[in-house]
Amino acid sequence: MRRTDRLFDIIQILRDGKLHRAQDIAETLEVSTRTIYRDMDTLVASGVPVEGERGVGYMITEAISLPPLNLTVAELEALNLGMAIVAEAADPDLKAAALSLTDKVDAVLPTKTIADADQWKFAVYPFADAARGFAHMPTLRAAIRAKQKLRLTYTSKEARVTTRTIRPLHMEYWGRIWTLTSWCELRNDFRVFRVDLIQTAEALPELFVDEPGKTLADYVP
Amino acid sequence: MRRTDRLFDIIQILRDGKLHRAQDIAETLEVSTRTIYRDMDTLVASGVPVEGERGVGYMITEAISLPPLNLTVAELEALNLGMAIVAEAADPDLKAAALSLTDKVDAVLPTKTIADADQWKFAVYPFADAARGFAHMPTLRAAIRAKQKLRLTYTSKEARVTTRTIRPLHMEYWGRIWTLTSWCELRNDFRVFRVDLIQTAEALPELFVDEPGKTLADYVP
DNA sequence: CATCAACTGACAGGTTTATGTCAGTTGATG
DNA sequence: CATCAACTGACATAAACCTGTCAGTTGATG
Repeated sequence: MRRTDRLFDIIQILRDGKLHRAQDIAETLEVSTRTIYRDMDTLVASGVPVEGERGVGYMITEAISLPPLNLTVAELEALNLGMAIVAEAADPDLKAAALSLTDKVDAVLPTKTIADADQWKFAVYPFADAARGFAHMPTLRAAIRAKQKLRLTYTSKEARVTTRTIRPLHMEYWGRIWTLTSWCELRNDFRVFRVDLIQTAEALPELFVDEPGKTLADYVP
Repeated sequence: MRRTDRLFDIIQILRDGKLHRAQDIAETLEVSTRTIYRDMDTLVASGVPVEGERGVGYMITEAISLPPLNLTVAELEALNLGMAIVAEAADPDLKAAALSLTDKVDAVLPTKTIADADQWKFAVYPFADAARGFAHMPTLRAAIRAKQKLRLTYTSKEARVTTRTIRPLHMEYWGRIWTLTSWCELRNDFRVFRVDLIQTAEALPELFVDEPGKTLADYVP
């Protein structure tokens, strides 16, 4: 499992869109450069849009994101998720069909609920293993919408278990790994949690309002 | 890779809906019963609807399949695939949304092309690894629709490479593993190919017609 | 209560996979 | 042509995983 974690970490490092040398990444993650080169192979083979240039470094080349759609929020989520998966994982024909289908449904349903659909961004990378930790997702999604605080029990990669209260802000999908961006009241800072590492998630009666410095807009990865 | 193959084989064995003892499966696949029990754990953890009863045996408990939809064939395929994945892999809310979305889209688009959509059946089991062998799918799908013969180069699990001409009939999705059911002119019998093990697939100018005994309806797994 | 077959835990051996080291090559750039 | 950093192949070692064996337990059924 450690290797998968590291692949995930590499993507997090590359997310800033800047250049990164294999050596720097290697030092950060405490592995050899050879291992990073091997990992890059794996990422590329998994469809992660990363490119290396000799003498320069590595950089993410594109960040896929689908526009919001005119559906109920739940349907929109299902459609976004399903089409994002199809558009990434399947063959070119299906990819085109998935995109045209989103357009078509978008045009056909004349609702005005473009809504808070930008809680969802997709950057679908089809690696990593099966459906873990999906159990908490209804709770998490509901809490984001209701601006409800959450009490999380979380196991970090180093197997440390912590309990904390957070303000959930945003979820992202990284190819079968979901992350929950939030303001953590324990650390008094922004924290990104991997949904599959969340042990328990309990919605608290306590609501929160956006405070300057604690909104999603203030978050800089 | 051998373990994944065996898991896939177990599903194939259980597909007939009958009872199977761990011991029988173990003998068929030439492993110990202990290994079968471990495999069953893995399958259950992966979402395969199999149940064991003490003193009785193992049996598949349900076979998920989504109804055809009123869209263009390509869109229908994309929607089917996407919603099947969402309905299986994601949480209950999203599952319900995926189903209601298929209904809604079905109602909204008044086309008459229910068509040959029953080429698709879904039994989505989210195990196995990433997107391999999707490259041939446009060719395969097009050939099924056009009733066009295919020339396949295929590597069996035993690493034997064969080249053969087939009549493609039907595709199924087993959680990131696609299978192609076809009439094989080399063996003169029905054969099920794993799409990820297909090396090359070349559509031949030769068309075929349904002959008694060689149609999908005649195929008994 | 005997039987059947699913199920569990522990351990040992074997195989596969992951990693580091080293000694290169390649392609772009100044 | 020197430099930079991506890249490759080979090999040894270490870690992880898979499997079989064994000695049980459990739950349903006749």
